[in-house]
Amino acid sequence: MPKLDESLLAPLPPFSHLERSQIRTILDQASSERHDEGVSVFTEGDVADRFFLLLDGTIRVVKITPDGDQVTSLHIPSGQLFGIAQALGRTTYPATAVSASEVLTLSWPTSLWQTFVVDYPGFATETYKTVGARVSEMNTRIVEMSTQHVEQRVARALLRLVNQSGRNTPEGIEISFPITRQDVSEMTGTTLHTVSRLLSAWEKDGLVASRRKKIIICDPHSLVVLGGA
Amino acid sequence: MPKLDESLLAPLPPFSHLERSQIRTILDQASSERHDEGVSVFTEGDVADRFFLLLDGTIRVVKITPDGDQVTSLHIPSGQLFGIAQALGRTTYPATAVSASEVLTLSWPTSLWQTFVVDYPGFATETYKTVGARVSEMNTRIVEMSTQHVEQRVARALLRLVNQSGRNTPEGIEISFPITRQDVSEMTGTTLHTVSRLLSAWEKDGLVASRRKKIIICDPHSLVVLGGA
DNA sequence: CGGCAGTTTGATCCCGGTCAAAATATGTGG
DNA sequence: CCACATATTTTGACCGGGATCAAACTGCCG
Repeated sequence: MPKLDESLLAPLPPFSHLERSQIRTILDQASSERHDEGVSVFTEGDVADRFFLLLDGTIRVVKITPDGDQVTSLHIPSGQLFGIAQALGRTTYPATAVSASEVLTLSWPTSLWQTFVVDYPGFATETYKTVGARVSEMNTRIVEMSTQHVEQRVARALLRLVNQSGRNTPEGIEISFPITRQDVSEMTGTTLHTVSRLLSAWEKDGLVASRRKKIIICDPHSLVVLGGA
Repeated sequence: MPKLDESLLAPLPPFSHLERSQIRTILDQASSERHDEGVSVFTEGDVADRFFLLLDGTIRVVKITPDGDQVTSLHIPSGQLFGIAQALGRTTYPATAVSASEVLTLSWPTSLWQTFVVDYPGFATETYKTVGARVSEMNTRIVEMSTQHVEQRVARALLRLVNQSGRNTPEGIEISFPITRQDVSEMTGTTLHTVSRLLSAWEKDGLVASRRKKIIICDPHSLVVLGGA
């Protein structure tokens, strides 16, 4: 395993209040792992024996229903903690974490969680903020699914992805990880067919541009309007 | 304000590990309040200056969209903490808490939160379990809304309510607080009309019995079947 | 007993799911 | 580098669940 540099963690909120030496200790206790796209980092129901930090890439948090339908709860951008079952008072992971792109993770055994919370100022606060933000996001999803039409939900979902992990290109802002129509449909509770139709229509109007597994937002403002009304 | 008895708090999870004297201290710092049905205990966006314990009754957690639609996120049964913005790293309440029935609450100023977490063993753990349970419930909602039909969602919503706060009657298990078709529709992302039609059909088949603002589940098993497929 | 809050029921319409099939990328092994 | 297998996307045709519109009905409270 390569020796990790302290500058990796120093700017990230959960660790930003810490001394160099503390960060060194934390890094020395971490395991680093690389995963290909589309791999499960952990699976719903598994005993939560480790917690994770996403160094690079994007994680998709999914749930699978008894009859095989897949639903995406949220996306986690790099720099955030995930698999933090401890912060929810759980001993098993509540959902499955799948790599949406090639990812780089750090992880620590659950047994260190208490140590982190007690010894490292700001760690607890920041993790609860993370939890709070995700609760907000889930709440938003529920409200949207209860009150909005598919077109609005898809528009908003794309905007959220682009805000969270967008990358500038000459054509517009592109979602920085591979994403299929099917993926979008699992985020919005619709079908890949409907997503395809919407994207085609939007592409015709110049709002988006898309290739296989790639979506670029050319006119965010118009999408906001679509999502807002 | 009436002097509160220690036996009120002693059996509740957040306080169950505590000494008599600690509970006394906690009670002496609490404000007790009674609210009529349909009153906002706090409102989304308000500065979270207090956190609450529901001693009696049921709280409905709602969000209101810019265009006035109301969505119910969850119901909180008596004995649970609510308005615990601190546990989510927030300084404002993320949603509005409305009394679904006459309610009795205790509350403490936010400034005591840290004290509770640090001084009272088990308090932190139990509150994070509460948060975890609510996250689970929200996740379930999202999955249901993404994959199930209205009939199934309504069936499950009723079963959830009955499990959480059901009361036995000769006719069956009744939801222990006043609830309208409109309320059910706001929990399931549908309209009061559709809920009414479903309840009428179920009543004809003897699955439920309902009066104005009252729903009784006569045949839970059949409802489970409806909700399951 | 008048009036409102809640419920029921009918008629109609349309969004978006389902079914079906073709078109277009991407990858793989020979 | 080509041919074939596979994954992703597109598009069309159809249909049905559930929303919407509209109106009547039923406690219930003052």
